[in-house]
Amino acid sequence: MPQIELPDGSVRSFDQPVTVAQVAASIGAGLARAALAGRVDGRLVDTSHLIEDDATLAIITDKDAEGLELIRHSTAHLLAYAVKELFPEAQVTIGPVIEDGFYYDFSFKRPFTPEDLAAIEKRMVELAKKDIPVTREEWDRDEAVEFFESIGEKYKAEIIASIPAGQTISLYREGDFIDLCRGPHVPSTGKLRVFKLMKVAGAYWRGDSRNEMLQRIYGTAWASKDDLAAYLHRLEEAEKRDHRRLGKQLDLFHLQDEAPGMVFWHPNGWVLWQEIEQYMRGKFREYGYAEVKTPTVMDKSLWERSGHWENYRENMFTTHSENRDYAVKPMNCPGHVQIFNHGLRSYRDLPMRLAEFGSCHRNEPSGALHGLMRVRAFVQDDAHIFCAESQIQAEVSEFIRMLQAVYADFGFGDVLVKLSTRPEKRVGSDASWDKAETGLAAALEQNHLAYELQPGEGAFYGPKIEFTLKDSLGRLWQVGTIQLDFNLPVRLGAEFVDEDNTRKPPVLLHRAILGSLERFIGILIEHYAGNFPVWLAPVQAVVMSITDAQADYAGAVTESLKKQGLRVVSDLRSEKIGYKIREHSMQRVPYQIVLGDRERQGNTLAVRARGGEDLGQMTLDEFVARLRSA
RNA sequence: GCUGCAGUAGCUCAGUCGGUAGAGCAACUGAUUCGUAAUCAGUAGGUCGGGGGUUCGAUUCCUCUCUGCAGCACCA
Repeated sequence: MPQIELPDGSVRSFDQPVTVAQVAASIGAGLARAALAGRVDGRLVDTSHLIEDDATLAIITDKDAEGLELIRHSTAHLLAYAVKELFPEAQVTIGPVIEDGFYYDFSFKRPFTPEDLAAIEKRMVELAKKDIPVTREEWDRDEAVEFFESIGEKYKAEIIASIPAGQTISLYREGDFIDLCRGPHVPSTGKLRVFKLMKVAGAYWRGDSRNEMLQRIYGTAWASKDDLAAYLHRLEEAEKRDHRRLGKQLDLFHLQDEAPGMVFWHPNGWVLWQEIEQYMRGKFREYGYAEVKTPTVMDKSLWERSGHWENYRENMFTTHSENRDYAVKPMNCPGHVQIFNHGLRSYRDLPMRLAEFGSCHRNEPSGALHGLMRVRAFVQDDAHIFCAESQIQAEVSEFIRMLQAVYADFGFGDVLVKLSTRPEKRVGSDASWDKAETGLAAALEQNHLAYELQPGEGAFYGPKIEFTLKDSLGRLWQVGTIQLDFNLPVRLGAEFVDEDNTRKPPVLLHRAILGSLERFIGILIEHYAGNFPVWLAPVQAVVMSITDAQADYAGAVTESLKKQGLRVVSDLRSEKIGYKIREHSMQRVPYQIVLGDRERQGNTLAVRARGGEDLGQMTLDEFVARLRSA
């Protein structure tokens, strides 16, 4: 006789065990139709789940976040169902929910074409219309392995075989299609109404590049047509702020075939760069760093001692001259250690913070290159802190504060923080890794930062904290990082004289806030959609004449503004003012100054702000003051 | 690096079932002097990513290669 408590606190009692669907029906026909699943005592279950004892129950519909996730998961199964109907030889593997949708990986003898995709989607619509029941079955693991092997689904059999023996597993059946799944699922295919297949791409079986490549079909699914339309619209808008597109439109930079992954910065883009670099230089001074510069090309022997030759060689560009082998630096650390090593250091010199806008080259795999986000030649806002073990926590904490101040200045609110620990391929003893990992975690906790743990993702020389930002399409890019390193100082013979007159290796902290200027500017372009704040805008104001009669006045105004250090251009062309405004608006110039006879006679400026706001007339001094305070 | 797709004028793109290409914008010239998101007319501009092959003939077909795009793998 279960007593069932609903989210509003009301309790319903039944004289015999009931299913979630029956409870929903007892509340109302509308809810019965809308029910996708239930949450019984906090656990998500199918609507067919039988409740035998007292329980709390929430009916999940497409209004709930879990409901949408359920729809996506079930749509992934529907996709596999449709593929098996159209291409019986295709083998199914896995089909999880991802942000905004789902995918399903198939093994098939030939690649799916866009026409296939259309046909599959059409079949999915048909199968959904038939409103086929989706039912749960529980199987013995070994029987399930045998079953999937017997129908030729070797990937599925392999997945199930990796589940511990003796465990019962659940399968879901819809029509002729049966798939391993933890569930829950929507009760029938008719609940799946709004979905769209997006693209096909390759993906390695079990995410391992040594395995064969499967074909992944990506799709999206939503609770309503409006939501789907909004999602597609969001994608279109995101494309418009793609830094590669804006880089072209705003004439910031370009890349070309002869230098894959290396950037040609144009005058406008280089202004951005210079402003950001100067800003960071100011921060370095503020936080007690000394700026240095180290060579780009150094002898192979140094890289052998640092461990890079062994661990990082495939990503290094090398060169040769007069019987010597050299490598182009992929990192700045060995160079900074050379500066530390130059002279005998005392504990009194610690912490020593050496910063460099370090130009690095890494031979990244061709498929990884992506606009400014992943390049082969880049400049890091790099610094290395040499300190005593007792100073680690304070240094890491202070770094985190500096990083947060910088991100706040650029308007980045939510930053993803990850702690990556020891990888398989590494140098150094387990004891020093233990120390390094606990040190970083402690500093994060001291700053009350929530973080995600990434076991095995650390650098070969030490664990790290990563700070990640999103691009316009939601792709994640690591920008800031701080990495603890007990190994490199020892390898390169760095040491200091401690209070007790013994020589000890310092602890090395590798840290960057922007990561690479290239990547950071890429993210910044998308973040601002090209509407840079005035201090960063390549052109801060444009002075426009309405007719030739104001040419002299416009020239004088432009000169005066330039003399005051502002980035101003003039536009004296014999075009209509609307034409000029349109052009400079598209270039996202923050301020447009219109000069006609009225302004010339009154010795004023008519100022129009980005976005079209008319700021009216003001004097040149008033304008300069406004621009400076922006 | 892997799978798939793509590469045509400065940009965005059309086109050629194999007979050496076209639009809009931009550029240039001229006219226009016009007050808040496109004035009009004209001119010029391309060995159709690169190499090789098939063919009387290739931008189009085949092949190799480079680069880019999406995803995967990688990302110290």
